[in-house]
Amino acid sequence: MPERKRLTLKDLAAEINVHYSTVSRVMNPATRHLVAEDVAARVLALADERGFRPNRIAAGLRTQRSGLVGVVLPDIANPVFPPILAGIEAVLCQQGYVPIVVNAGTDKARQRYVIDQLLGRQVEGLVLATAERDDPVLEYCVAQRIPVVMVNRGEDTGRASCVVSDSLLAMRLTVDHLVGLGHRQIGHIAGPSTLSTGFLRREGFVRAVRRHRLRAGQWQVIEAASYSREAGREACERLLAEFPGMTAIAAGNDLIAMGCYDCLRARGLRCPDDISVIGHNDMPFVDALSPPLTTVRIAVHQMGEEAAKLLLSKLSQPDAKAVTVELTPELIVRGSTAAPPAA
Amino acid sequence: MPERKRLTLKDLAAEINVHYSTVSRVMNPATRHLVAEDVAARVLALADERGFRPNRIAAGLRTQRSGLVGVVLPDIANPVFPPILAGIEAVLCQQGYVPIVVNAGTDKARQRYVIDQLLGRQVEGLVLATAERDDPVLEYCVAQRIPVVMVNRGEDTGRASCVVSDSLLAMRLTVDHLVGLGHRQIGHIAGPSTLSTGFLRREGFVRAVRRHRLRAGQWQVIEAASYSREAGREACERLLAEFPGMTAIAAGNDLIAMGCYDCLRARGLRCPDDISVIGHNDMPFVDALSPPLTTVRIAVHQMGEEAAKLLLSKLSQPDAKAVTVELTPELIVRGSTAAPPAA
DNA sequence: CTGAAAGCGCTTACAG
DNA sequence: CTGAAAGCGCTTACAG
Repeated sequence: MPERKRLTLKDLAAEINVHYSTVSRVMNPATRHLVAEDVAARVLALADERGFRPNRIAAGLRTQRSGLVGVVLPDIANPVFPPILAGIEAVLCQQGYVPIVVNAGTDKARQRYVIDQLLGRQVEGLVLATAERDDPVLEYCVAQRIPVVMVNRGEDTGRASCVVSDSLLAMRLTVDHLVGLGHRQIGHIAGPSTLSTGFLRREGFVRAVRRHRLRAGQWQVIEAASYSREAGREACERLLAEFPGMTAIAAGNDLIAMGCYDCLRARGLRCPDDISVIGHNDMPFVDALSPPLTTVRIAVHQMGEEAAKLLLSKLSQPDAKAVTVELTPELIVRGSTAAPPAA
Repeated sequence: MPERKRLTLKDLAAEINVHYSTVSRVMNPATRHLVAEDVAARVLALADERGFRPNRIAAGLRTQRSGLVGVVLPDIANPVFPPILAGIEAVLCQQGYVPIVVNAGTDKARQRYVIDQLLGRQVEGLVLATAERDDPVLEYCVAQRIPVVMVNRGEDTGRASCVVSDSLLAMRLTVDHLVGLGHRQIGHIAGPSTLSTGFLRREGFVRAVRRHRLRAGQWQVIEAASYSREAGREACERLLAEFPGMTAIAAGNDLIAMGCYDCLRARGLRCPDDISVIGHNDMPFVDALSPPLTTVRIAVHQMGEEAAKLLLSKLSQPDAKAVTVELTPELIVRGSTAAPPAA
């Protein structure tokens, strides 16, 4: 089984007695018009017959454009990211780019290491899903002058574009729904305040609750150690202890809401009969939980698409200033929220 | 804001008056010993200070090794794939490779197109999670002499290595569990028979049921149109109609099992009181369904790791013959299976 | 319209 | 131990 060498421009050119630069012009649609039609046709026919694929790495070296974009995720196994990734990939591919996806965890030093790898591979830009509110890694990217956009989580300083879901609105929808059902004792389990989502949802919760003129003893906020089911469960325990009159919980995300389910079940409390729970994200299959989770749906796929578009436009206009794209979330009412128990 | 040019070997070399080939030798750990220690130290210090990262694209062009591996997925949003991907990435990165992940859908023409893109980018090998039992795309890859390994789904012809979970064993565990609980009227909703998993799980089911000496009227198999919740629901309807005495369903995977939940609920049948349901895969959060799903856990992360290892060894020994790595699944008993209702 | 040449940033025989 | 040179497969001014 002879290891068949890959074809090159020269190979093709030799077969039909043209210079390889002519073949190059033909293979690139943008320069094809520079060569005579009949020659172009012959080249194309041969390329097709031989299954010739120009070496994009070589082209990239020459043109200084790799066509590669790095996507840095904290954890691909988190169900929010796959649809975001699909959105990113869809628009990138359309423009001839391809994403290199890396799981970089939450450790900033490791993230930076991973980004260095990516830069060594000449990625033209980066999509960061790992941003914290004040992120040294973003700082680093900016210093390197590598085009960056943040997705899902934003950053405070406006140093780079980002696309996020509107957290303030989301929490307004959440609290309106709960208050509308009659709740007057509402708890919020916030995500980590180092993350924009954790911070802003908390902020949104507080504003919404004040808007409804709830007073000090009528609402309470507690922070979960992370966006995870386990941390949600643990935070729910604390919240229950600190705020015994509570009839509804606005969870920082669906994972935290699942932790609330776990906690309530363990304590023999029924949802929504004793306590209503509302999540955030509408991740896959939360409609199949028991009870089906009321939550706020964020436009994950679109979020990925927008992030990719933002990056693409940053690549073509490096000096345009940073923008924030805020997507509108939607309340999805299911079975985990109901009127509070009659007092 | 001047667009700072990326540093090259020559830039560094010029600064400390050595030839750039010397810098090259120092930057590569494998050739570092060829240069004098003090020179190496100076180079390294400067590289570090300047944040120099050698251009891997240029190196790849020269060495004919891109360090890129293509991973072809039917759908990243399917929860089985993210952990597999994480496993692949973990071992690849360790060896200095990086995966390019593409969502190629299920259409074979599109898959082939996407693979052509990947080949144009000089990927050194491919991991295919899209394989069908007789797959023209695999055929194509083999003809192109590009190293390939299949993951999750295998292929019949043994033309390439694959890593899968042991479906026959899985179904034995499934049926043993159900029979052990007292079931004697067992249905199986198979996945598409064009996929190795669909085919083999069905085969495993039939063998297991015969092993227990169940006779013709005591078991039944039906095929779902796809591995999806909706197809599961639809197939469950049909199965219920064709096999009214049924007390347990072995679903082709967890999504199909969720479709069974939907169907049973719609018909007012209780699980597990009226009918037991058992899934396959143990995808995230099925323990939070109601009832918590009894299922067969497959070693997804490890599956990805093994696939990457197989590919890596194929890359270093292209002539070694194809192997199949079969991972051992594990029965996870939860709340969706119980003794059949007293007759 | 086509060819010849330079050069992208590396690696690696080959001299010395 | 170090330098000079060739070459990986392209693109693209520059001639003609």
